[in-house]
Amino acid sequence: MARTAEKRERSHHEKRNLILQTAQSLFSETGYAATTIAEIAKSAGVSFGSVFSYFESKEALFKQSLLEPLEQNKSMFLRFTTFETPSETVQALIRIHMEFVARNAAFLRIIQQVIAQRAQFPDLFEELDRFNHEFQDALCPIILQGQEMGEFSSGDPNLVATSYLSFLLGLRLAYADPPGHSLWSAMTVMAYRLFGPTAGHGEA
Amino acid sequence: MARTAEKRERSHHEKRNLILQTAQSLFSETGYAATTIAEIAKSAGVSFGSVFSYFESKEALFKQSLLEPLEQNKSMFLRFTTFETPSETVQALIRIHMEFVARNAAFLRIIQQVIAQRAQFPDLFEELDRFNHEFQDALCPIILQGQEMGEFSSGDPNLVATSYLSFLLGLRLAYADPPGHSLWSAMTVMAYRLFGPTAGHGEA
Amino acid sequence: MARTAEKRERSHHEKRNLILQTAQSLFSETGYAATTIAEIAKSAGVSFGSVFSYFESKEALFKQSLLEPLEQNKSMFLRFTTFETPSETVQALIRIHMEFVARNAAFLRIIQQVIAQRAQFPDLFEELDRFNHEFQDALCPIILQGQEMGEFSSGDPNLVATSYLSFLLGLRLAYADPPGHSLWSAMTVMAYRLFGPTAGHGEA
Amino acid sequence: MARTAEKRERSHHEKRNLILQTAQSLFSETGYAATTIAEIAKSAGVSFGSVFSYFESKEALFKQSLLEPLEQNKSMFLRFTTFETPSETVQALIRIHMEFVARNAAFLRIIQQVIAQRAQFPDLFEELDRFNHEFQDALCPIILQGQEMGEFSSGDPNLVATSYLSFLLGLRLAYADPPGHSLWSAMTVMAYRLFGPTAGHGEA
DNA sequence: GATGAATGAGGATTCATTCAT
DNA sequence: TATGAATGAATCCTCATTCAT
Repeated sequence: MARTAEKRERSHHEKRNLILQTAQSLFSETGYAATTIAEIAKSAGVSFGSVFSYFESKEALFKQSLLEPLEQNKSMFLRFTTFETPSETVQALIRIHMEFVARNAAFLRIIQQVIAQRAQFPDLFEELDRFNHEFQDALCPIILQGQEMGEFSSGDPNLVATSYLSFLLGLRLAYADPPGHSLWSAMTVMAYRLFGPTAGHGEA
Repeated sequence: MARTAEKRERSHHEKRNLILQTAQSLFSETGYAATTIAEIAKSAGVSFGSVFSYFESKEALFKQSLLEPLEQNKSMFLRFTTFETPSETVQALIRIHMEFVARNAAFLRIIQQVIAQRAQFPDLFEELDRFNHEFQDALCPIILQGQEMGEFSSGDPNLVATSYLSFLLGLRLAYADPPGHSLWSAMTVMAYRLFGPTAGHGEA
Repeated sequence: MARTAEKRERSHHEKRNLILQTAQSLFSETGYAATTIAEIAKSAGVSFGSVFSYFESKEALFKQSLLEPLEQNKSMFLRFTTFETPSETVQALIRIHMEFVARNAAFLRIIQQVIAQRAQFPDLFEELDRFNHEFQDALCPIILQGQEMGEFSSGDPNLVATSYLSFLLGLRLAYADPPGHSLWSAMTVMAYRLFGPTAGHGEA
Repeated sequence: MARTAEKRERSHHEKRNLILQTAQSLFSETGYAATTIAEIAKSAGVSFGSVFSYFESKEALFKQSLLEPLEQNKSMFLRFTTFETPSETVQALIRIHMEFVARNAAFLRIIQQVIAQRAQFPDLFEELDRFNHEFQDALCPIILQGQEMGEFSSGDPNLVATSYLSFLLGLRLAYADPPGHSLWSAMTVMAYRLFGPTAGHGEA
C-alpha cells in the first residue's frame, strides 16, 4: 500500500514533469500565445484534461516552465568555482555557461519571450531582472579583481557583466545549432573577449 | 484635380504608413499572436476595416512591418564607409549600428520574434538569414585586413561577424532604455572588444 | 446638345443593362449570398461605386435581375400561337419553351433560387407563383381541348401544366449543356409525353 | 462502466445527428451561404461551440448533410424490386421514389443547391454525377426491356432515365406541399408518362 | 454621375476553461 | 484523478453600404 502510494506519487510527479517539459519546448518554439493546451497534451501523450489537473491555467504552466528551470540552474550560474586567477575563473565560467546555453535552447527562448514582451509577463520579468542583478553582483567582484591584477582592461564591471549576459542571450537567439556543435566552443573565445583580456591573458 | 488626386494619394500613403508603424510598434511590444487588429486600428486612430483596406491580412501586415524597414536600412548596414585603418572603419561602423539599435527597438524586437519562432515565419526567417550572410560577406574582409595589419587578434572572421550581430540582438533584447541613454555609447566599447583589438588599437 | 443627352442616355441605359446582366450571370452561378458586389463590378468592367449608382442595394439588383427578364418573356410564355389542333399547338409551344430554357440558363437558375429559398425572397416568390397560375390558366384550355378531341389522355389539366413547368425547371437544373446541344431538342419529345399523347398523336 | 460509456456514446451520436439534421433543414431552407452556424446551433438547442466539436467546419457540415443521406438512400434508389413486367417494375419504382421525394424535401433542396452552384461544390457535384450515372445504368435495362416488349415507346433509354430524374428534382423544387398531400400520388402518373407507356400499359 | 476609400456589423473559427462522468 | 465534451468569448476577415471628392 505504501509502495503503491509511493509509486503513484512518483508517477504523478513524472507526469507533471513530462507536461512541463513538453510545454517548455512548445512554448519556446511556437511562442506563448500560439501554443495551445491541446497541442501540449497531444505532444506529451497525456489527455487534454490532465494538463489542467496539474496546472491551474495556461499562464501558470508557462510561468512554471520558466521558473522551475530558473530555480534549478540559478546556483550553477551564481555560485561558480574560483580558480587561482580571475582570468581562469572567468574562462571556466564561460565554458560552463556556454555548455548550458547550448543545451537549454527551450529555456532561453522562453526567457527571451518574457524579456521581449515584458508588459505581458511583468512578474516573470521582475524575476529575471532580479536574477540579472544577482548575477552582476556575483560577477563584478571577479571582474574588478581581474582589472586590478591587470588581466582585464579597465571599464565598468557592470557593463561587462550585462554585455556578457546579453551576448549569451543573443547567441541563443541567433543559432539553432545542436549542443555538440563546434560553434559553441568557438563562441567561448568570443565571450571571453568581452572581458577585455590584456595581452598574455587571452584565450590560449 | 491633379492636385486633389496627388493630395489624396499622399494622404493614402501616409495612412498606410501610420498603420504600418503602429502595427510594428504593437507587434514588437505584445508579440504577433497576442496583438489584435482591433488594437492596431484603435491605436492608429483608424477604423477596423481600414487596416484590411491597406493590408491583406494580419500576417501580411506583420511581414511588411519587418520587410519594409529591413529594405530601407539594409544599405546602411551593408555599405559602410571605409577609413584609413580597419580599426577606424570598424569603430565608425559600431557607432552607427549602436545608434540604430538604440533607435529602432520595435524593428529589432520583430526580428527577434521571427528568429525565435522561425518555424512560424519561414520566409521571413529566410530573408533575415540572407541578410545575415550578406552582412558577414561585407564585414569579413575588413576583419581579415585588420588581422593582417595586426590590429585585431586572429580568429575566424565569420565567427567575429556573427558574434557581433548576436551581441547587437542580445543587447536590444536585454535593454529597454531609450535611445539617448549613455548605455548605448558605452556599449560600443564592449562591441568593439568582440573584434579582439590588440594593444594600441583599443577604444580611445 | 440633344444628341449628346441622348447618347449619354443610351450609354447610361447600356451601362445599367451591362451591370444587370453581369449580376444575373453571377447570381445564377454563385448564388445570391455568395456573390459580392465587388465581383459584379469587376466582372462588368465598371467601378465599384457605379453598381450603387444604378441599383439601390444588392437585393434590389437581385430582384431586377429576376423581374426584368420575367417581364420581358412573360408574353412569350403566355401568349402562344394556336395551330389547328391542340397537339400541334402544344408541340410548337414546347419547342419555343425548350429553346428558351436552353438559352436562358442564368435566368432559370435565379428562378430556382427564389423558389428553393422562398422564405428569403417572399415577394419574388409570390411574383413567380402568380406567373405559374397565369401559365396554368393559359395552358389548361388547350390541354382540355386536346383531351376532348382525344389527342391527349384524360387527367387533371392543372396537373399536366404544373408537371410540365416542373420538368422544364428540373431540366435546366440538371444540365449545363450549351444551347445548341442536341439534348434540348431531344427533350422536347420527353416534355410532350407529359401531356399524355394518345396513339397517332405522338411525336412524329 | 461499460453501460455508461455506451450511453455516452449513444448520446454523442444522437447529438451529432441532431446537429446534422438541423443543419440539413436550415441549409435547405436558407441556402448554404445564408445559413449561419449560430442559427444551426440555436435551432438544434446546442451551444455554438458544439457544432465545431462534431463537424470540422461549416463546409464539412454541409457536405455531410448531403453525403450521409445520399449514402443511406442510394441502395433504395438503385436496387429496385423487379416485377413480372417492366411496366409494373417501373410503376412500383415511381411510387417509391415519389414517396421519397415527398418525404425528403430538405435533402433534395440541398442536392439542388449543389447542382445549381456546382462550381462551389465540385466534389459534391461529382458525387451526384456518379450517382446519376449509376441510376441510369440501373434503369436503362428495364426501359429497354419494356421497349422490346412493346410496353414503352421507343427512344433513347438514357434520355428517359435522365428526364425522369430531372422531373423528380423539378417537382421538389416547385412544390412545398407536405408528404401526405394528394399531389404526390397524382404525380406518379405524370412521372410514368415520361416512360412513354403504350396503349394498354398506362397507369391503372 | 463616377469613383473607390472608410466603416463596422456579422460570421466562421479557435481555444482556454469548466464540468459531468 | 483522468477524461474529453460543452461552452462562449475573442478574433480574423468579409462585404454591403455610405460618402467625400
